[in-house]
Parts: sequence; C-alpha cells; structure tokens
Amino acid sequence: MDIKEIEGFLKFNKIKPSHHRLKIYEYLVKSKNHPTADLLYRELVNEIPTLSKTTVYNTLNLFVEKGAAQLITIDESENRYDADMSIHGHFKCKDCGKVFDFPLNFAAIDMGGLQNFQVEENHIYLKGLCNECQAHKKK
Amino acid sequence: MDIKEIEGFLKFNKIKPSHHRLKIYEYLVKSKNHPTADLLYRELVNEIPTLSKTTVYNTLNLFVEKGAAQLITIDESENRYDADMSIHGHFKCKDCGKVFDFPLNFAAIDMGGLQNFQVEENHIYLKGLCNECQAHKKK
DNA sequence: AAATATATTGTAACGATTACAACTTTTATA
DNA sequence: TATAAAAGTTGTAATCGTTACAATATATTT
Repeated sequence: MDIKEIEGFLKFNKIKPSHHRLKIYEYLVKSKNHPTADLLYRELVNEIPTLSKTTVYNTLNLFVEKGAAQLITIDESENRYDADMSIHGHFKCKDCGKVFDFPLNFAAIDMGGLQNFQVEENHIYLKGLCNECQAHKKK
Repeated sequence: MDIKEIEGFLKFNKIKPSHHRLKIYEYLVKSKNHPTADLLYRELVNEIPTLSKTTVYNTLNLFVEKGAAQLITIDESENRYDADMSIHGHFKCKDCGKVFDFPLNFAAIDMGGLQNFQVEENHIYLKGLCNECQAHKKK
C-alpha cells in the first residue's frame, strides 16, 4: 500500500488525509505490530518532530470512529490499534508481549444464545506462549 | 452456591477464605453482572462498612492470579470480573452497557495459523445491540 | 484577501489502578 | 494462654494512560 492508496483509503472513510494522519495510518499498515498510542508516538516523533501525543490519540480515535482501524483491548492497561479491518483473531504472547494475527472461521462459532442480538463487532483474543518463547523455555 | 461451597471453592484454589474474600466472591457468583472493581465496592460497602477499595482490587487480582475468576477487558477503560471460568463468550450492548454471557463452541474456531502456539486463555468478545435496546430503537 | 472551518499543539485535569507503610486480625509456637 | 510471626486490610499518595480545553496554525471557502 503506497501513500496514494492510503490517501484514497482515508478519503473513502470520510477522513481528510492530512500529513499526520497519512503517516500514522501508514505506520499502522506497514508495521503490523498493533502499536499502542505511545509506541506510535515514539516511532513517529523522530520523523515528525512537531508531532504531539494528543494528535496521535485524536487521530487513532478518529480512525476507530470512522471504521478505518480497530481498537484491540486484549490486555488491560494498554489500548492497541490495528488497521486490518478484516475478520481475524489476535494472539498475545504472555512472555514476549508480541501480538500476532491469526485467521478465523468466525461463522463456526456457535452463538445459539445470541440469536436475537445484533452483532456489530467481534474481538477474538487468545493468550499463551508463542513459538519462539516456547523454544526458549525448553532450553 | 451457598457460603460453605464458596469457602470450599476458594480453599480449593489456594485462597484463604477471609470474610471479605467470601463476600466478594459471593457477589461475583450471585450477581453475574460482570462488575468492575468500583461497582463491586459500591455494592458491598453498605454491608461491610469498613471495606476499602484497595482490598477489592487486591482480592480481584488474587482471584485472577489463582484462577478463581477471569478478567474481562471487553471495553477499554473498564476492567470487569467474572467468576464463571467455563468457556463462554461475552456480548456487550453498546446502548445499555450490559455484558451478557453466551455459549461458545470454541473447538469450531479454525485457528490454522496458530498451530504452534500454546493457548492458555481465550477471550471472545462481541459488541452490538441487545434484544431490549433493539426494541427501544424501533419505537 | 478575509472569513470560516479544520487540524494540531501543550498543559492541565481526570480516573482507574497500584505502591506502600501502618494497622489489625489470624495462625502458629512455646 | 501468651507471644511471635504471618497474612489480611486500610488509607493515602503516586503512577500512568487518556481526555478536556483553550490557544495556535493550517487549509478551505467566499
């Protein structure tokens, strides 16, 4: 996704593509590391020295509101953000703290008890040990 | 579940059943309203006037640590607690804010991308409109 | 070019949670 | 039963992520 595509995508979601918004969205799309607002700020402030943390918060809230990104609350005490709006799950490693995406067959979840509820969002969070951290432990 | 059973259950989980702990656990089991620490405090402080909020936090953290309750992070800015440790999902109504349980066929979720990850916890959160709030909107 | 709307900034406030030290109650030991 | 040690509880202060708000800068419209 190059910067022109990002611009088009933001416009499509009724978000005016200012420079900061483009940069923040680009970081979300390219890094895929599900950053917190704070991490995003620290990563971008070198490139955009005038960036303020409030702008990062404002921008992320705007993205979520407009449906251009989703908020991940897999862990208490840290809100993370993901520009991938397709249906997928998140796995957080309890050791290294990394958050991984995984594919999801959402239709297979039996929600018999929810037949009359109108579902608008789904958040599938798993936690445990990632591949790498399991290997470390065995040593 | 009467108070004797709760006492036994806490002991089983290596938690000394002090009076406060019994009362807090009893509230979790009986109310089933997935309370926040603050709500729990407000509900119990009438009955236990000496109760402090720190004790509520300490106790809930202890329950989670010992596996007697689970932490629900379905919503940013509020940690909720559930004494039901069986596999089930949570649905939060965006209108009234209530959190509902629903049954879950966890095995049916296709987690092909996770074959090498060791899963220790699962959190399935859905959001939307509950039955009642849909009815209100139609009026 | 002036007026208006929008975006960005920095500081201060807020609220949930935790740290910590003092105090109380319970349990173990003599 | 008396005493010591351990565990539980409390209240206050600190921390940290997030938001409110007013001021400033930038972009858009007339």
